Amino acid sequence: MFIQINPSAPTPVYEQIVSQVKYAVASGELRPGDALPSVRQLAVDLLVNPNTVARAYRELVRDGVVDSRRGLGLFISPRAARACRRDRDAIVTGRIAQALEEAVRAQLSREEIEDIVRTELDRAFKNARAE
Amino acid sequence: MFIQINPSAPTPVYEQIVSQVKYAVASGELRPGDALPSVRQLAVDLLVNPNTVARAYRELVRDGVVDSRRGLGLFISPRAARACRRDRDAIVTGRIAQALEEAVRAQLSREEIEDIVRTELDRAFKNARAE
Amino acid sequence: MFIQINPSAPTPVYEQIVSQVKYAVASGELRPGDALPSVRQLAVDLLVNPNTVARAYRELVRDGVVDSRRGLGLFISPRAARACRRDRDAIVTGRIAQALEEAVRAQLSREEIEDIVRTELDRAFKNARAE
Amino acid sequence: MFIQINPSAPTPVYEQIVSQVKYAVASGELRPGDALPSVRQLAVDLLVNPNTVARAYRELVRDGVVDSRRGLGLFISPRAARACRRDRDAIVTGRIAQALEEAVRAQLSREEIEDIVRTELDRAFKNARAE
DNA sequence: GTGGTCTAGACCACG
DNA sequence: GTGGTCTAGACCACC
Repeated sequence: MFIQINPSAPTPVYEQIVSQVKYAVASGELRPGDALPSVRQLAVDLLVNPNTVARAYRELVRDGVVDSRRGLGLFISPRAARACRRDRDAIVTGRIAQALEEAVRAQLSREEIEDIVRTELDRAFKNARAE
Repeated sequence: MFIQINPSAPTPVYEQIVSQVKYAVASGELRPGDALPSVRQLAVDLLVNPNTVARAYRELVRDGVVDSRRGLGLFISPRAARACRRDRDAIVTGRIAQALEEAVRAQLSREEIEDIVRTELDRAFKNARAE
Repeated sequence: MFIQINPSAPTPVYEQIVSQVKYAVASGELRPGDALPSVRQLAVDLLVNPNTVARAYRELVRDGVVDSRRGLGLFISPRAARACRRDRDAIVTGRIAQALEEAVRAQLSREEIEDIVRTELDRAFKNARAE
Repeated sequence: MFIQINPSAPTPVYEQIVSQVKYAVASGELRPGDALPSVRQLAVDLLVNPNTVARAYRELVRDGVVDSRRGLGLFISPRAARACRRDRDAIVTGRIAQALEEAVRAQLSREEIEDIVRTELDRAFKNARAE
């Protein structure tokens, strides 16, 4: 399954679902026409209340990532891929930019910041591989 | 004034105050023995609810960054500088790490992430100088 | 074929079928005694679930628009034409009335609403001719 | 109060709230900076569950009509007025266009449709005045 | 079976 | 006091 939830993370569960679906579309793991798992099924898989999943799905529909076909389920929209790549890049770039701005405001030197980035990027890739 | 508040940012106002005071101490802009502005004064300056400033000050006392002298106000603690540098590095590193982890999870390649970091770090330093 | 389905429209598919059959009867495109396509055939033609067609046909029987002759299929009822004209006018009038009421509630002026109606009615007739 | 709910209407309650707030902003009845009634208060006034109000307010935030200030409440956004007028016109025009298209597809003549519009527009204005 | 809406009520963070 | 998230469970329409 392409979604993993951390219920104790600061970002809300429904938002984790939304962005992970978008990431999966952006990376091609989900393709236009693919069905999303049903609300009830995903709720069981993630040990989460169905309403929480439904809320995430609602947002995906509203963002045009997903189309709902009555009585059938939700499907990746044909026009989703481009939008998701844009969204993904915007989200990721935004978070990185914010973190770096804070570092600069905190008066860290360019070298210190670059060191931190190097270290943490290595760690992030190592963790990702380890999973 | 060494503090700038963004009331519509995602991080709560009181936390923005706390970390910016710590940053100022860490960088030497505030030195042991310096007085903090009064709760009311700072609230006026930042256009913020006094309760919010009070909460931030409470946290600073709790963290040992600041000592209260009854009837006089709050003063940067002599032992604050080292702890603030530690806190600052931890906060900054944490945010950067989190942003990078998300980028990795979103399946961006190392090169793409490094590009974003380069661009955004340049921008951050340019903005800082411009202020 | 006299029916066109829009699966992503807000009005349910089975209802689109029902009202379009009624419209065809009201306008004389379908005449008493004419046969309806079989459930399976229409389902294939419209790319729709057979259950949906079956439900639409059930409603048409219930409304007396269509008579079933065992083993032969469904046929436009002799007494259907008048009732269908009534139904058609009621449906159409109802939708128009609802749309206009909303416009009035939204505080648009009589002139603004009349402008919209003129423009959209022209467009609707132009599109209809173009098909 | 500028909001009236019809719990038995086909359009969901939360959506009625959303569009009525937008209409109020578009017509100038609500102005940038004005506070919305609190979630709990409006829920009491409309005899509706607070979650339903919260959902409507969430959508308004998402649409940029309203800004949330933590701990204080929701306020009409400065940039809302223009967007709301656009939204209102789009919603109203869309519904009218849809109704007219259906009338044309049902083979009603231009005169018949214009008659219906005249009658129903009169009725709508009379009802509105009567309230 | 599917999604969508609504209610009820708990808990949290913020000001 | 404010909004925001989440759970639990009911009911509906559609396919």
